[in-house]
Amino acid sequence: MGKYLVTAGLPYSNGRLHVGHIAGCYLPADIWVRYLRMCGHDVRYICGSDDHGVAIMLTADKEGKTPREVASYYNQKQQMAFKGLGIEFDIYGSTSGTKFHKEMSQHFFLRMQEKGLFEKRRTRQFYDESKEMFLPDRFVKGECGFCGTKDQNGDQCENCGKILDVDSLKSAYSTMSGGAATVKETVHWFLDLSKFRPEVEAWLARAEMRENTKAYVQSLINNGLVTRSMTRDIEWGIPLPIDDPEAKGKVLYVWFDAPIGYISNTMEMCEQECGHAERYSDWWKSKETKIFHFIGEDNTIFHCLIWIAMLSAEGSLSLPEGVVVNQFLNIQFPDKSEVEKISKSRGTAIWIEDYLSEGGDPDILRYYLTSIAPERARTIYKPDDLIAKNNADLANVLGNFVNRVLSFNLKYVGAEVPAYDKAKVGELDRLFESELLATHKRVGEAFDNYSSKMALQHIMDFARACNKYIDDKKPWSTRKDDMETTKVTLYYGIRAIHFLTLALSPFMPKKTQEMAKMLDLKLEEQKWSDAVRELVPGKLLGTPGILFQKIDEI
RNA sequence: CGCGGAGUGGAGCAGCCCGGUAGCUCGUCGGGCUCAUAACCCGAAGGUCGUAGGUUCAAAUCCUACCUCCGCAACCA
Repeated sequence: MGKYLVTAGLPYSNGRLHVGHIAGCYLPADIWVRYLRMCGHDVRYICGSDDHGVAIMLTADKEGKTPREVASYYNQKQQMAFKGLGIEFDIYGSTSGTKFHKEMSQHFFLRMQEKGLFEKRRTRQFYDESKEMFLPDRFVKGECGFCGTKDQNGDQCENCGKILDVDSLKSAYSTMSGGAATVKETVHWFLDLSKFRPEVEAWLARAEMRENTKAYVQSLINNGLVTRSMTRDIEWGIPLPIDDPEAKGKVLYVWFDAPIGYISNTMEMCEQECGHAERYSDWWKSKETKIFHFIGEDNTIFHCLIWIAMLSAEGSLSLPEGVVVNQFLNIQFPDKSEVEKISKSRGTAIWIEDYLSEGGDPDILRYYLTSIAPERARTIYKPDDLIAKNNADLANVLGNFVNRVLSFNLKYVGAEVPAYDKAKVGELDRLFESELLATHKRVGEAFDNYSSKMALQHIMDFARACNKYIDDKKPWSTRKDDMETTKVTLYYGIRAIHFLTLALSPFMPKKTQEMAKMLDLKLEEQKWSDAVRELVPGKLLGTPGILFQKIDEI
């Protein structure tokens, strides 16, 4: 048994959640966490909202609220969406509300300051004259000085992945006023990332991550690590904890404090669990604990470079064991041939709260998003495809198999696991059993490779084999003159349902509860290894029913 | 020399790292079955694996060049 701390990239509390957010990191992490728990590991799943930064200030300004109110509003909305989808965190705090966050963020800064890692220097910063404020990266656009791409934000060019600054962003303008962004002098605290090259490379060599991620990070390192400012000239954020007149009115860069949210949320969780926040060290300072971050592709540089540098600098905390990076999900609508941006007006199949409020089944969305998970390449979300997969995979293959076996069994054997004669077990049954065992192994291997998509694929392949097994054994025919063989078939069929119930439970926690009920099984007590165990003949079963209705629109 | 992703039967994908008879799901057509949600099972049609070279006994897979498409102009992950 191991200890795992799993985090999902903190969602920015400035909007609602859509399918892309879910497919990118929260769902894969949730599924993985559920799997780890079934394997008997001690796991905590940490998340919370990222509340700072100017975007929220702007929203607040527009809506006549305070930034805190805006952040809190979306924090609640997002929590509801997660909950509705069965994505269960052990803590969901926020960087503005979790009481330990300010302290921990300032601790990081001070520690690095003490070590002389920051270089305080005069710098020129974009400034919006009409708004009388410095413009942090999120609200300056211009041309990427490295690759020439226009209309890039000031923090990272999405095109070439490079970090942009005042000198590498050309023809800058303010997205707040639309006017030109002038350059004004200010003072900031800079971190030279190139100092951390040895630490980052050593970490990269042993970190668990997909091959393509590793290659990408290595290329970033090879292209040269830059020096960048870790402070900003705005009011909404964590104040600099140093006694310096020039630090007045400055806050930590949002990407400096956001990942620290993983730690402060852990502290909050520990306080809730046992009243001792300092027990966070069991997770962050223990050699026993493996820390995994699940993130979207755009967060790669922050988690695999800057965060690693910060942790190395702080010195007392563990570096992540792995970072699981997923790509983006694009959206395609039924009446359009081309891929579109997520559109507000098209609603229901895109926004989580709409999907749920209109009666959408969370597990169907979980199933579909996993089956098209953008693990190594971008994939496309299509509402029509969701319907097709529900009907073909869930209703026809899985639901029908469960129903046909259990109703047959109920009719000719009764509401119990059939007691069968081992001498009647034949070649087909043995092959079927070995397929079940092989699937269990393959699924575990897929999870070990952080691919819930492959894991699900293997399970569904087995579900198809289940229908074939029943067809090959023809219990409706054998029951007329060979009830003993029929019982063997039904036993193996029910054992397969038992396997499917357990194996699918990380993916579809609610639906598998229904399946467990049909088997009269307490799902929460089941371990991953129980998925392949033999059933007890004579054990009572529940009532069979329809698991998945077909749908024709969402 | 922007970065990254991708080009495989009608659609969506796997295979490529570690060359050796091209695989899966959906769709289409034909058949079977009747336990089951008009579900299930079997069979068939359909691909010179983007193009052109190269290496090799052998290339979807390795090498070279080229072509095309997608995202990066935001409610962003």
